[in-house]
Amino acid sequence: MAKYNHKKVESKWHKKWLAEKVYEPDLKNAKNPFYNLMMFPYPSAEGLHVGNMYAFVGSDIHGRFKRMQGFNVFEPIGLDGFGIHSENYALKIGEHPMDQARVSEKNFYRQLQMIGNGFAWNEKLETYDPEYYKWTQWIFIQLYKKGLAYRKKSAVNWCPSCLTVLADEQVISGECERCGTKVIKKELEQWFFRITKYADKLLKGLDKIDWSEKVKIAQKNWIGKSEGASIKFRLTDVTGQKDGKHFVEVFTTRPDTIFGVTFIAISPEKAKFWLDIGWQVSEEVKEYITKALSDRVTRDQNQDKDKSGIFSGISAINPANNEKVPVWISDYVLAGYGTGAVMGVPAHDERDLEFANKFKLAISGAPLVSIEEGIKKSVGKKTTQFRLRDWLVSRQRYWGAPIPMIHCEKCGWQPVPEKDLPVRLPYIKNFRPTGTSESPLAADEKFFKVKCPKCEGVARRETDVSDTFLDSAWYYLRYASVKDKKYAWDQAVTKKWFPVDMYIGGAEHSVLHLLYVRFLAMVFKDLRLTNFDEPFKKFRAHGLLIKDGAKMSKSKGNVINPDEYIKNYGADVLRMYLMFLGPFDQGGDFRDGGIKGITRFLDRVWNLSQTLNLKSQNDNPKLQIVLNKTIKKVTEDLENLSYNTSVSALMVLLNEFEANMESVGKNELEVLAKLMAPFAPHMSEEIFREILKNKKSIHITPWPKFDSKLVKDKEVDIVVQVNAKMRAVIKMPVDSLQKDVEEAAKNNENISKYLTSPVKKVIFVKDKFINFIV
RNA sequence: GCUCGGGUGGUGGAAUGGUAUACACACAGGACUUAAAAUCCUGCGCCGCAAGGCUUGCGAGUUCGAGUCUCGCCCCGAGCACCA
Repeated sequence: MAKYNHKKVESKWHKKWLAEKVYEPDLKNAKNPFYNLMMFPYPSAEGLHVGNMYAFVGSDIHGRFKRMQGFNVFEPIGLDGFGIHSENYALKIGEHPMDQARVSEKNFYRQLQMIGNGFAWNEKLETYDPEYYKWTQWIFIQLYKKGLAYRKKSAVNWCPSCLTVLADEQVISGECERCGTKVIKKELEQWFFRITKYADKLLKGLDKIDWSEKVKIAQKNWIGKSEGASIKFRLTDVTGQKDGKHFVEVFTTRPDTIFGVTFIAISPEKAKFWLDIGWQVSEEVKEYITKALSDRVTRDQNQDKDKSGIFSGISAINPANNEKVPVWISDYVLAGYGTGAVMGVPAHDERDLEFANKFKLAISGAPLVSIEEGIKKSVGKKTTQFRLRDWLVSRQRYWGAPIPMIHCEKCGWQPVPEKDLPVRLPYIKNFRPTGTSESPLAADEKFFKVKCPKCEGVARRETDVSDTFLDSAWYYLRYASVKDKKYAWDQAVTKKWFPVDMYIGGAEHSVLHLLYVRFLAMVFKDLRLTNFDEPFKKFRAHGLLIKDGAKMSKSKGNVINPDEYIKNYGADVLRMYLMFLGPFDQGGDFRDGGIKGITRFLDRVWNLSQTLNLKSQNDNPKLQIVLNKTIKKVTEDLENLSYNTSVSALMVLLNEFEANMESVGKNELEVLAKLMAPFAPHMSEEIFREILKNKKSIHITPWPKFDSKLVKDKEVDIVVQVNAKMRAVIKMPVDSLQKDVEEAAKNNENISKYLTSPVKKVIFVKDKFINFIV
């Protein structure tokens, strides 16, 4: 009996699959396209993380299943290699990011090859390839032309370790998404994308896409739509003249509480703005404003929720009842949300209550009115506010796509002419972040010294690079047109393949990548560059993989290196084990001991293929039923990504085969091989082609069909209860009538002894269950 | 604080309101072996000699019947966090 040599078998099929183009769909002419996409990796660290492997295998299994169901599956792969993540790693090991990219690329592609996924290798892409980022820059220009990319000075997130600004989405609980350092605020002029323009659309679109519910909820909360009213309060004094001509406008979701207003609170930023236009206040108030503003910059945003504040010295008039209320300046009022001012209603808002208690402001007992009346009485205006802020896209780092803009003293900001793209990232020796709020590219005169595209005068090229999340916000479009020199994506191909049919990735990208991608897709549609506004029809988040009950981390030294496991056990074992750990959407606990179960299973499958008599005919009706049931179960489970239960169904099938070896023949082996092909593509192929002597790859042969007449047993176990307590299990022919089951049950001695008093009621469920109430 | 997931044997985990603990790991006993590993067979929720009883974080409820539905708690994980 030939022993199974996973190394030989796996590398043999890798070569053949490539040569036979098993996983290369005809992108132009495919009849039945299915775009199966997985989030591409950051190729930065020591190699591919087993967590990536887990996600990729889970995605690949779905793709292989769809391919066998007759779809032309497109399953591309690439590297999200630009960005802080890769650059930080290069810095850490003392290599130049541009050199390191080539090393990481080779290693990653080797590992991705080893795992045996059905990737369309001809379409691979890397975001740091000038042929790719040329189009990233082109996209930036399209947004700029439509007024969706703009510069603005504001208090932005700054990571003191990565030495760059960050988008709001990249600050996780007050810390830098990449390095975990506490983020501070800095007042800087930066490039933004106007994602807020699409806030409502981003929210509404969620209703029509089939995505993991938790991701939709996270996006909904992040967008944070609030409906309410803006109400103007007349001020008694702002500029020193007691003219009453000035107003403060507040936003509230509770106009019904208008009569309970006991104070107005404005943000320090708004107060500063008033100062700048001539507001006269005491020195004490000025000091408070200065301090509050500087605290905003340095304060740890995660702690210290203690509210501070000061009475400004002026009052405002409640338009609903003409009552005078004091105007306070407080740090609990955010500058970037609503109008930067709130009406204080301590009776109905916890924060207002806390503030009122601290500063002894009186709580009003005024009654509520209806929302409509509140708005009417206060002459307010119905408005909607979003929590979402514009996407800050510029970064003061080296390893990214240069922002394709040029600044001319005379003509202002000018986009780089499209014919001049790409703006190549130069190879500069000193690529370290500077910390001066400027990119290291600002030290490269050859790079930034350019002519103005408009007046040809002396101008300066933008030296910031764009956020990595811009690279990854459109990569799925490029995959299908990766060879196109003329356009970012080919119209005909795009029409055929998009939107993506199935996207699989991590839920940690809920309000990062997954939000940005949707935004840009909507922009592309509006620019008539595509014909769809939601990029992914279906998205499923996979769970987190842990090791022996703990999170994997380098510091704990419990990070799994997939290479070792592939070497020792083979890719098929690793794939199948990863899927068997637990529900794919919930993750699982990787324990070395558990691998044995899968190793044994695949060994037994191999032994079966070596020892059975291929000429055997299956004349065993029970085995036929098990076989058909398994086909049904695995088919349904693969559709739902319930991988752990399909593996267990395959195990049950193997157990049955082994117990009925005389009935297991060519057909049975072929069905087993096909059902396990998505999980263990190498061994399945070996069995299908070398033992069963098929010419074509198993991965492009039709998925087994089940006979719906054969998924039901001929005889079923019926649970018999007396007063809802189980007393017996009886075997009955399938579809037995109530009267027959009743009779059989009553004749059962376990039952008859409980039926001493007359039966009051019988509850019967066909083929399952009968309950006598006495 | 708010919003999502979860809580089932020694462990990972199965269960359209209808036999809770499938499948696997670990463990124990046996076979094979000079021996070990591998492999194969048997057992394996708890109490009990048994008959039987108990068991899905805790407490109520709906139902003939609840791991599953409803309400109130407790614990764990993830996300958001002064968004007015």
